[in-house]
Amino acid sequence: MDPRTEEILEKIIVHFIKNAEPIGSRMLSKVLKQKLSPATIRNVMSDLSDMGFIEQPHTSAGRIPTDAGYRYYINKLVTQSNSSSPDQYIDQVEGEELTQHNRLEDILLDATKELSSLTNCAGIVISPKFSASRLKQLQLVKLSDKQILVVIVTQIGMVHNKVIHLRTCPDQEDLNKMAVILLELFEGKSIAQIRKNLVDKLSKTKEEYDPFIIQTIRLGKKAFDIDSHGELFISGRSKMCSYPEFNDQNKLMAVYKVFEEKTSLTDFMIEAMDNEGLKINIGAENQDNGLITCSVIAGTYGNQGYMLGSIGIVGPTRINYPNVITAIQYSTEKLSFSLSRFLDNN
Amino acid sequence: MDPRTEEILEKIIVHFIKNAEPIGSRMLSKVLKQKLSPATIRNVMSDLSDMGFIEQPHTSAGRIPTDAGYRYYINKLVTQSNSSSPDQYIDQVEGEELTQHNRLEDILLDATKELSSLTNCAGIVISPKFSASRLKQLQLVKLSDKQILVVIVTQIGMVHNKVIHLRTCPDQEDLNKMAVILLELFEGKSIAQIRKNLVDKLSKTKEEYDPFIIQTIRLGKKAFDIDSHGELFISGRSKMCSYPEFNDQNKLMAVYKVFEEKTSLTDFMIEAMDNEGLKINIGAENQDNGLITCSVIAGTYGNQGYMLGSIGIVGPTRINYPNVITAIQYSTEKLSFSLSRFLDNN
DNA sequence: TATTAGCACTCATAGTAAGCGAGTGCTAAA
DNA sequence: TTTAGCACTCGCTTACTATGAGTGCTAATA
Repeated sequence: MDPRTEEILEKIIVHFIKNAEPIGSRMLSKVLKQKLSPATIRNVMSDLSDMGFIEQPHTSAGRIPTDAGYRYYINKLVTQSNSSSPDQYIDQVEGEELTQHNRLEDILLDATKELSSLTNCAGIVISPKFSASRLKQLQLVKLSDKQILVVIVTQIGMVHNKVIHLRTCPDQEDLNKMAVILLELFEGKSIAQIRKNLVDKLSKTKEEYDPFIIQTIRLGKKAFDIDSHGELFISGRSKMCSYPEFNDQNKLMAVYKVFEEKTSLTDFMIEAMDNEGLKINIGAENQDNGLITCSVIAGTYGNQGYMLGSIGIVGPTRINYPNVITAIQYSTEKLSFSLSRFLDNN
Repeated sequence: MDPRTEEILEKIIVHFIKNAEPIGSRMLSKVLKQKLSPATIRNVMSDLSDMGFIEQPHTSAGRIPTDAGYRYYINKLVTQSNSSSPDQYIDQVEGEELTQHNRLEDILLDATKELSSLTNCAGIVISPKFSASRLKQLQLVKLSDKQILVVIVTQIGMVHNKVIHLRTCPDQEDLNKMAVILLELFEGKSIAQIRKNLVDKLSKTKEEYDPFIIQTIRLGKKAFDIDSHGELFISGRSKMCSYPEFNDQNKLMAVYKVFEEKTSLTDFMIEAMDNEGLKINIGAENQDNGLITCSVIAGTYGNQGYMLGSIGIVGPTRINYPNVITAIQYSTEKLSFSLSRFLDNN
């Protein structure tokens, strides 16, 4: 695209992001570096309209960017500012004082809260995928004649606990033995591997094992049956109310329903982990109709080279993309750092 | 108050709850059992206005109830329908099929979701107060040179886990011994008692104990240092968007901020546990200014006679109180029942 | 004494009309 | 290729005018 056309598109977008209002050719001619008459700009704008990058809310109004317009703008933005790698924040992050947490969730929540207030959007984060994490500790605690509490700890310090129900429950001593057996078998393996392994073992000829082992495997199968994907946390939901584009209750409701359902955002956050950079969905690019007026952006965090999850924001399509992108890059870096502190391996 | 006046107040409230619109004397005269002319009704309405139970949005509009009006209406409602004790739902609840959960949180969340959809309000629940619950099991797991994972299980099946940080961490064997010591000392005591006890022990002349015990007590003090009140869960936040009274973004934002902060709702839910019946706050009766347009109602749930927490709703002041009250009574009963199933003691 | 009819008054809401002005597209000139 | 000029569109504001629901007050009525 013509650089002049590009500049005009950019100015339209920047103006709309700042003021939430359409801009016309006259106003634009004042803002542009190159002096051009409104008429010339009108011709360019007409082209941009044809290309689908801008549109008019109504005949006598100026132009506003479309989703495609934002997309073009962001693609250019991201490729040209590729120089600003996320690493640039490492020094900054390491200089900060971190509040000490004693739960993984608290770290994630704090990160989204900070991100939310930096961007004035809702902050979202997905916790590390439990089933990809490696077993470190297992505890079985008898609660009653029929119930056992299972506590699973993984090497990155995630803890999962749940109650499983049995017809009859072994006594605590046997449970301890079982836990030792399962740990010896599976320590260091991922929960997903363990689950698969247990199913295999069960389907094998049962004569191979003695009854106690079989019972142990049965129990293990129940204990390690955990839904696989990470948990989604959302902060700063109220921020969505502050945007004029959501002055319609129905639009707000649509977004809040998405927050409630969580599934589509969870899907997005998982997809965001497919590659290192940021994942950006603008307006109708989102699968979920409830997000048709929103942009969703996320980057990945990790520990010692392992990608663990993703953190990002939900805002209106009209957000200050450069700022938000910077904020998210900073957040991924900071969260990774906090995590490495928490996991005590830096 | 005059029964006729009372009827008129009731009709005004019922009409406003249903239609969200003021009602005038002419309309009222058609609705009332006793045939009265609009003029007579106007006199009564004037009295009600003087008493502060109803008001006019503007001169040429009908009347709508004030917070005080709702309060009067509800007080009458609650005392007269006292016959409908919450027990009435036991049979109904016991007949229902319950989905089996394996985490306390899931049960609480499910209960609020159901309550939310029954009432078209946001559902809130506070989990049992951890510190009031009695110690059943304690596990100490070494995570690294400086970190220990603490898992505390209480008799009602609540689980709390957290990571504590030490300068140097004893090895796993010693940790096991410590856990045994702490358990022997404190099994069956409430977490709050234990915390107090540990502090006492530490302040005593240190010569009384051998170094290992002292170390154990120090560790215990960190392990049992848990914030005391229950956790607040909220479901169905999006429901708030559906009411015409929240057609203003600022009003919605105020409510969503309250949901985010959680503190004032937590306080309310704790207060709701002061007595058996429902606690109802209408509009300005709420401490938090963000809830000035809302009513908050909650009842208590428990297990085997012990009150454990409270469950309720947040909605606009204009809600169908009889229905909501019924729904909450049903929910408290059902949640208590689900819980007794979960704790396996019914 | 309680109720009612009658009446003047208030005021939000809806509708209409006019003017403004920001913005456009098109044409023709530079 | 750019620009000036011009006719045209159309949302927004303002002003004005009913309309009508609802009130409070007064005097008549049961």
